[in-house]
Amino acid sequence: MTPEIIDLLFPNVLPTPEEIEARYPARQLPEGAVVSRLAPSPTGYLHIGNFYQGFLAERLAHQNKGVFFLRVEDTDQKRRVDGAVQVVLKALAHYHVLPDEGAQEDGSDKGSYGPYTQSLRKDIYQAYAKELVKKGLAYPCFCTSEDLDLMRKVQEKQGLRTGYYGKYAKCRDLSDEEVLANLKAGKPWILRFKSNGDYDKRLVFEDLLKGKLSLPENNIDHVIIKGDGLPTYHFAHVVDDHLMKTTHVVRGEEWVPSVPLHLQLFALMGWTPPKYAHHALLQKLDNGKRRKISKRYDPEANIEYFAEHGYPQTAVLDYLQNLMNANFEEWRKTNPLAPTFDFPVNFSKISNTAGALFDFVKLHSICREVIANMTAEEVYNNTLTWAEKFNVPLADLMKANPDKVKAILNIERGIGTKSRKDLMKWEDVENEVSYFFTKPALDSENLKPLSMDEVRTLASEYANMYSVADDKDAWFGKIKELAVKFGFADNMKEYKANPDNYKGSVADVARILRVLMTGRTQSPDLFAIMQVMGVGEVKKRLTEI
RNA sequence: GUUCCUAUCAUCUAACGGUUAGGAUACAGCCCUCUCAAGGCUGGUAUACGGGUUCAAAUCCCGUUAGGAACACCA
Repeated sequence: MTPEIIDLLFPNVLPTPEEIEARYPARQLPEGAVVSRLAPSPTGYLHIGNFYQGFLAERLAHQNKGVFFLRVEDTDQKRRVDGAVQVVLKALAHYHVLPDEGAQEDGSDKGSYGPYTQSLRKDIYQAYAKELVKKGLAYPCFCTSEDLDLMRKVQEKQGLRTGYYGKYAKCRDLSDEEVLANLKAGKPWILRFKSNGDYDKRLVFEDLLKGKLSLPENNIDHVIIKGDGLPTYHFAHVVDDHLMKTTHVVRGEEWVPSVPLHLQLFALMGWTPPKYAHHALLQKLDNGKRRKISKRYDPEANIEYFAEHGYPQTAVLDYLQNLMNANFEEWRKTNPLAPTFDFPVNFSKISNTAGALFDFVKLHSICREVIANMTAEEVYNNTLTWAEKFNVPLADLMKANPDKVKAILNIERGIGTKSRKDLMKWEDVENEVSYFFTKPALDSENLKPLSMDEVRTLASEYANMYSVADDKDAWFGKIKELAVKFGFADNMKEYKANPDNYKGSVADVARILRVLMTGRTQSPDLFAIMQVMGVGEVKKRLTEI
């Protein structure tokens, strides 16, 4: 290409590659340090798959004396959404998956390998693109999208591979005169690189997760600079990860087919490529078929879903670790209370499968376990933090009655396996707590076999007997006494032996009392509930029916 | 259509040629018990199919089938 053409192509003053390289010196890190990144597109929310990938990348960096950074891939200006970076940062902060470098909430950068937002790096990509043109390794393409559609149709009709290659790469061999004429005529153009790949040859490379992979070489002249002057993903990836000194690119396996292109671009630029780790995709079962978790159909595709519903952070992280690492569960068993971050992530233990189904049932089971391992105080604090954002009435109630709520949360709370496991998420706390504060409505169906009048008599009788000073045995003794008085058997065996002699058993009496106290037929330990409720409230509920 | 990846209980997976194919979740039953939850005990369910190689195959090879992914001036 003549200097005239190059000036028309790149009219702006650009730094030289040498100048750019000088701004990105080698990182001073220990031997074996891992530099990895999360590179989301700012489209308004963080997909759980992106988070999953970022979490893995973060763990590898931080467990290997390295650096984890956040790069905003906003080269598609059409999809860009304001405030999206804040959304990503908020989600990462919520789980303590914290970048050492990268874009910040206020739009500034942290770290010296920036800018970390691709739209701000336009000159850098342009500078390298210009260099490629100078070397004859890239060329402007004037094909319109109609031209390309037509080309694709022709190829499909003939059963050929689609793409801009071989004789279909029409602009590849334009003469300087033709290029000049097109530019002077003001024809829009994009930049393609000249592929030297041979589709009939194999490219073999080692993926850290998938092992040895063999794919055809790339022979398509892919676009590297788009019509708006910004780079495509492929070119930006190569330039940025070279300059930012990324050692490990962790990403979803949907990128595997692009690896030949990426390695080719690294070679073209004369750079050492990073190591690649392509992980399996999170999937969802839909009418018996598996598919990617999608924003459109699955609310949980948005990582924010879990914060909104009050899933404990540890449970979400544990679940994702469990999906990624075959040996995580075993580790968790021996380290039940350790932070998830203490788990040593190991490439060789990361499952290489077709992709795991996202399983709420399993997540919920982990949630129960996590909350069961907390003290009432911790449950209280976590719930309050959640409620202040997502359930203000509950937060107000908690703040007005902190000791009582903690006492409620402490009912049947032991350590680990001894605890109740009703709670899966902070959202559930309201249901556990509400009936202590509002007198429940009664359903006569739940009070049978007694009539409302009989219930009143029984309740007022019990109100006279009840004493907070009773221990559990004394408490239950009184209920037995009451049962006998009203024609119920005082033990289950006796009742089962002679059901016709009784109205029911002591269990029925306990049920009726439970319903009077809580409005429900199922609840935690009734003795403890009454203790927490207090004599005044207990008697009130027994007498005001 | 082309290319790539994957194939073990319902789900997540373990078993780097030799195991009664293991665990977790889920499910069922029993025990415990004032209900439920929890806990304890017990149980059922899997190597997609067909060929090889080998004394020996879930494991290695080939084929079939199935699922997933990629084939943009989106990432």
